[in-house]
Amino acid sequence: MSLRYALLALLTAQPMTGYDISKGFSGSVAHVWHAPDSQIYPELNRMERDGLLTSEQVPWGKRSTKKEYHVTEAGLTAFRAWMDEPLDIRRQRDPAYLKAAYLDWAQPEAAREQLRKQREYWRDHLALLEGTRAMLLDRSHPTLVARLSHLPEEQGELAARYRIHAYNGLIAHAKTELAWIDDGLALVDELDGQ
Amino acid sequence: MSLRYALLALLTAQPMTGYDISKGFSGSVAHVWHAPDSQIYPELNRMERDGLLTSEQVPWGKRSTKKEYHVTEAGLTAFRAWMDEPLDIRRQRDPAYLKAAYLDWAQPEAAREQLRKQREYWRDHLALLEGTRAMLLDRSHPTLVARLSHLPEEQGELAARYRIHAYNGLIAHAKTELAWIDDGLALVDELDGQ
DNA sequence: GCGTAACAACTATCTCCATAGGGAGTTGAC
DNA sequence: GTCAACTCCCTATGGAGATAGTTGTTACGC
Repeated sequence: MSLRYALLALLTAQPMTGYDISKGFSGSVAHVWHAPDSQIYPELNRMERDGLLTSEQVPWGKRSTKKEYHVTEAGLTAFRAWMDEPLDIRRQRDPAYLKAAYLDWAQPEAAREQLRKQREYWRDHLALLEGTRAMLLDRSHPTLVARLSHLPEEQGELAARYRIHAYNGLIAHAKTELAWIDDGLALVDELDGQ
Repeated sequence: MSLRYALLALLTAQPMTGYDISKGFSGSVAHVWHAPDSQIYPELNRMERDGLLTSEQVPWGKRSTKKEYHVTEAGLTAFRAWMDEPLDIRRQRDPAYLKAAYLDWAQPEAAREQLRKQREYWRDHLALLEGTRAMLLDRSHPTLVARLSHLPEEQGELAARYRIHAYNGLIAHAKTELAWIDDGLALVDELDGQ
């Protein structure tokens, strides 16, 4: 059900089409909640059906239109209600930790290869997160800009500070992960060496 | 598909019943891969059907029996193959981060309450993880003991070291999470104060 | 004018996972 | 000797999510 609220969160910044969302997703909320377009389009329809969104046909090119989704009052209410609801905490379920715990079953070279791949992924991801945080810090992040434009100064400041806080967490997480992966590589070398 | 390999991982230590697994799950692998019994039983059946496990009826009480699952050669091969396979990296999808990013939409008191709940959860979880790591470090962890009993010295040492490494990662993760939650609490106080 | 990349909006299918039960045997305390 | 708590093994249902398609339009460089 969180996808619904991730979409509401995004659409409170500005009206968007499904395509905008599924692309823009890679730029901001996606760092916090990723979803493929095959989930996004049906969910947008359901949300419209449930009255959380309205859609408007806006012209696209000469002959076409596209569907732009707007959050309704009911949508805002639902989002606020969800934000005030207690959070259901999810239990750990990460294949990377499962594999790490049983690395003695892998070929050392395969283990190293996997750890290197993970390190690469987290390095790239960290760079992306730090780039996004930089844009939030100097208030140049596009979604944030859109949001600030229709919010009073003080409200906008709140939004910016919390977005930055979330990215601080994501960045800390990525760094912890990277340090742990490096430890893993060192451990494989140590245990394979002798 | 990872559940299957989590089960294989556990059963390589010693034969177990479905019930043992679903209980023992809370003690060890569960920290890395949690699953309810409604997933475990059908999966065990499927794994037996696929030849990765065999089951043996062992007496339980005077008149009953229970089903004890053993890993087959094919099961070991499948597990090793999975360990050597490249890891598919999962994208972030954590409602806690989603909420944190939009905390300006919540009532400050509701926000504090949620953060306190999360802090409590992670504190408890951290204590559990540290307890388990301590048992791994002094080689008293029951599943590890069972495994060491049928493994040569050097092999057992490998297994212990990698288990400990996994827990180091989980503990580092929990600590990072806790520090971030404390930052969040401080931020709510700061932004609500004025 | 033509090809290609991007834009737009889906649908279909399959696995995974969570929640919520059911039902029967065993152990141990009182 | 009976009641509760625990052990054991499931099933049913529904929602979430991943993967892999389809169909058409528009913008733009050449």
